[in-house]
Amino acid sequence: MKWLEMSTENCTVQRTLDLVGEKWTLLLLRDAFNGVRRFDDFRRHVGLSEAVLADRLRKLAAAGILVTVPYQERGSRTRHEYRLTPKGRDLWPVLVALRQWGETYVGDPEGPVLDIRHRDCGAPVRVVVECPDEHTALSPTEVTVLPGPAARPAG
Amino acid sequence: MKWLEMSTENCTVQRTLDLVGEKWTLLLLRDAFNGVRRFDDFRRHVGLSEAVLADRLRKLAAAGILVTVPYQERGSRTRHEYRLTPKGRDLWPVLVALRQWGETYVGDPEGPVLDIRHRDCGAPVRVVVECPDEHTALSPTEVTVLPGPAARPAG
DNA sequence: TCTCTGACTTTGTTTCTCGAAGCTAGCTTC
DNA sequence: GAAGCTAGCTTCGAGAAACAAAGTCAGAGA
Repeated sequence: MKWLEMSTENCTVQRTLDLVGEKWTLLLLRDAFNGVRRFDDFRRHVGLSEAVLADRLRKLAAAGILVTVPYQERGSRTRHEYRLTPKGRDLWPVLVALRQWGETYVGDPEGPVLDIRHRDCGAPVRVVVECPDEHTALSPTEVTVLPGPAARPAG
Repeated sequence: MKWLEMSTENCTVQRTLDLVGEKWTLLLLRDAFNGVRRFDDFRRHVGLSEAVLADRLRKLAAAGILVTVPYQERGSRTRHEYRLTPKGRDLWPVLVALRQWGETYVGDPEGPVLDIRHRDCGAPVRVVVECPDEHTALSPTEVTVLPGPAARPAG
């Protein structure tokens, strides 16, 4: 079965983009990874409308990517903030991959906006596709791509 | 300078999403990585409208992610197909990262739709964020994130 | 009581996407 | 040489999504 004959209904790229592929969603996650948690901080820093922000946060919480956690500041009533769940944190490689491509092709000539380094050794981190046995970075030409057990013909 | 005080104007995640973050674009690239090259094959397999497909292919070509290459089939006039450039191929980790998250959280219980393995050893490939010195997979808690040389205060 | 604030919700307008229909250039068939 | 076929778009009208701005709401402080 060739790719063009396969159904994309259960494609995991597609299903992932159904959850995080809408406009603004990945930018909200970028901010969440940088410690942003509150409605108004997201709104001001990411720069989207409040209606869309409320919708995206609701969807991300419904998907289990964010959780709402109550908090109370002195002199304010109880509110809730949005935090990444482990499921949400697992999207980190997606964001680092987007950032890495951007640094290469559309980056500021002065260098990166955020400097991400390994805490232990101080070297800048990178995203690679690797073989778990040999730990070498692979390119698309070094892999075989075949239909897997869930491959189904297009309807 | 804290993240919330930094401008996102030259954020490379944002700039990358400006090029590939529209609806359908990453799905078109998924198909391109699987060998799809022609207008009608994209349309039928990805399942988007022709007007949007024409728009997305134009934008991807303008961004240098795809190139149009003329070809001629027996009994047809010259047409052109869309192929990934090296710049486009460098988006591979983004797609593999999306796929990997999807396999973990929204995958088909039967297994992957596409089985991607290292050609040399046959092991399934994975995406990791790593330190280039030590080649160990890192989590968000194992890195430091600081403003880089291009960090600018929000306007 | 009266105002302030964070977190939304509502409203009216603009932009995007959809499906369907139309267009175009070269090739084949009659 | 007229007529039909096909891949690759473009155009069009309708519905969906996003925008900015205004409105709501609940508790805190003055």
